[in-house]
Amino acid sequence: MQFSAAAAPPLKVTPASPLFLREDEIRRGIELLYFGYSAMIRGADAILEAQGLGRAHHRALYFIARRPGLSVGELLGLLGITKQSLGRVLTDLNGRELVEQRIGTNDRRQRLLLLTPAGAALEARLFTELERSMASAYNEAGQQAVTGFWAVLMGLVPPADRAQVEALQG
Amino acid sequence: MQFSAAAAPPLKVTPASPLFLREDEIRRGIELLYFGYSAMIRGADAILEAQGLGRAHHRALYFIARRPGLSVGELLGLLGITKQSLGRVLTDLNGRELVEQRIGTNDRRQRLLLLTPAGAALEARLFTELERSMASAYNEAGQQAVTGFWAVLMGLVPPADRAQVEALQG
DNA sequence: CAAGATATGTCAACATGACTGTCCCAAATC
DNA sequence: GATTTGGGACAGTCATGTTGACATATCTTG
Repeated sequence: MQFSAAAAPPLKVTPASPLFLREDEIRRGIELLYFGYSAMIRGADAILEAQGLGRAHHRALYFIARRPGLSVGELLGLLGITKQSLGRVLTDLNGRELVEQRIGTNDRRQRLLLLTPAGAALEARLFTELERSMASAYNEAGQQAVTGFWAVLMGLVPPADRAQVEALQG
Repeated sequence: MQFSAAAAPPLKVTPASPLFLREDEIRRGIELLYFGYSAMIRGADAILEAQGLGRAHHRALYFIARRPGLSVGELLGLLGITKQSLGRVLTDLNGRELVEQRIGTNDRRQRLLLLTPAGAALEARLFTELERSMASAYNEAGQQAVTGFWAVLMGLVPPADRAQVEALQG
């Protein structure tokens, strides 16, 4: 997990032009975002397939691991899909005993989502795959690049949604 | 299209820790990549839906616009899908006269893909949506952040695939 | 307490975009 | 001439999203 301590020199890319934003620079961002995103999630796919699960299951596991005890409604908000779509995924995950639901303490209508030990183990394996890819990219690009990476991505998120993303941290 | 000239101060995000890569920093990257990517493509979806097209059609139009005259095989390599999946999309786009195919000059087995004027117009509208989102994020984050954004994303791409991504540029 | 709003679950039907496997043709290459 | 390569086509399947309607339990409010 070391980062840029005794690491390789930062990955060189052509720097962004200081004054003007040409179409090519926009297209470069679009393309790198597409290929980078695809590359990051690719590693987890083999694990998922072996379990008979898909990416939708992974996303649910991921956010439940990130915010244990979150409600179904909160998860719906994060995923941005419909209740029906999520329902299928949660039914699967419950049936495989990867996720369990507890009745909310403040509001008994809520179902709070938690990983079972088996669910936590699977999520950890999946996370390790993403981490391998992301840590390598951070390391290669250097610390300052990571800060810029975060800033541009946060800039892509509509301001109204940023609080939700920030709320996942710490 | 101005960029950081008389722009707002760079978007502040908590900087990456200099020495260690904690799990939270990896998760932050994963999450921002997920939400940022989702946010960027969301804008184009409404246009696509009005045309009865999907994201698969958009990706094909995008790369044909980017590299006019590329072959079916090259497009397959960029998209990373199967011939059958792409075939349906190209059949659609041909039928709507958004894309046309010409027989390769060097190799007459190849079908070189080009946008028709209508296809170019649609791709331009879709690109404008992505551009609006990306330009705003670049502007908000600042030039140096953009360079870091590119570097981390390129670091995510497996080295063997990087040449292909670079080849799209200029 | 009654009425309404909210959180969740469920059923049916459907669209999209991936997949696999198989087969075929034309053109290039050995 | 035989093999490989680029592309197209058919049939079937799966994963993941959608809409709309409806049910139930619980919370909130007049």
